[in-house]
Amino acid sequence: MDKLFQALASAPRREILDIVRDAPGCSVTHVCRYFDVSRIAVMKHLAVLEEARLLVSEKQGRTRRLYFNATPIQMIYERWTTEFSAMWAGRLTEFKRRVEGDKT
Amino acid sequence: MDKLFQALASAPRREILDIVRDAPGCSVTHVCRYFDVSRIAVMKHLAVLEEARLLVSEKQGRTRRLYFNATPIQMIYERWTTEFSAMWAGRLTEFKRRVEGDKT
DNA sequence: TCAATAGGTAACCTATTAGTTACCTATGAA
DNA sequence: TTCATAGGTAACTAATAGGTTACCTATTGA
Repeated sequence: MDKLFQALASAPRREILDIVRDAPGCSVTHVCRYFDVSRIAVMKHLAVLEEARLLVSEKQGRTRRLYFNATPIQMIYERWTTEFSAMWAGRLTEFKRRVEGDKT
Repeated sequence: MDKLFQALASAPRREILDIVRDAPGCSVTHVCRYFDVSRIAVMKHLAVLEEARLLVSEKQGRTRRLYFNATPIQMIYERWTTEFSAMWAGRLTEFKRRVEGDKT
């Protein structure tokens, strides 16, 4: 979970996700065209995204094909809605407690 | 957005959110009881969470009262579902393209 | 009033992150 | 076959994150 949020906590990396999502099977070089930093820097971002399972890749000849993987996002999405519900449940409990005049 | 994801990319910080959500208006010291690290370390986590607007605080006497703020989470939630839809839309487009025999 | 309590600031240390350059490997096309 | 291309590895640097201790300020209650 840490790695997932960590991977998403970077605008360039979120941009890479958009790029790969919109060009499934694209190469590393393709992604590099969108950035001013070195290829190595981009590859490090790719590694972070792959560790978070947000990208998967397969080697085809001398090029590495990149694919976006929505699964961890689905996980976050589901976990998130649950957490979100719990948060509001917590707030409602607090509200109820206050309304009923309980002491803090 | 970076600060928000960054703030969430740490298990202790997510735990702090849970603690404050479940004890609205609690003190810094209260939060510290749940962790083995120094109070200063906890306060730094609190600062990160406040920068991400996930916590708000008010000073009352010599104690600082902490409150969970769901607003940024709602923002993520909404942005996220949108992004999520877009991702699936992207995948569907790709699928359609393949089915229709278009070239890569 | 004065000591205990709650919190804040400063200075420092270490590990991680994000970038760089230099160099290496493997594939594919002329 | 050989050279341009796509990618990978290593070693280094600068900035940031996350922790520490020491010390300071302000409130509150006995």
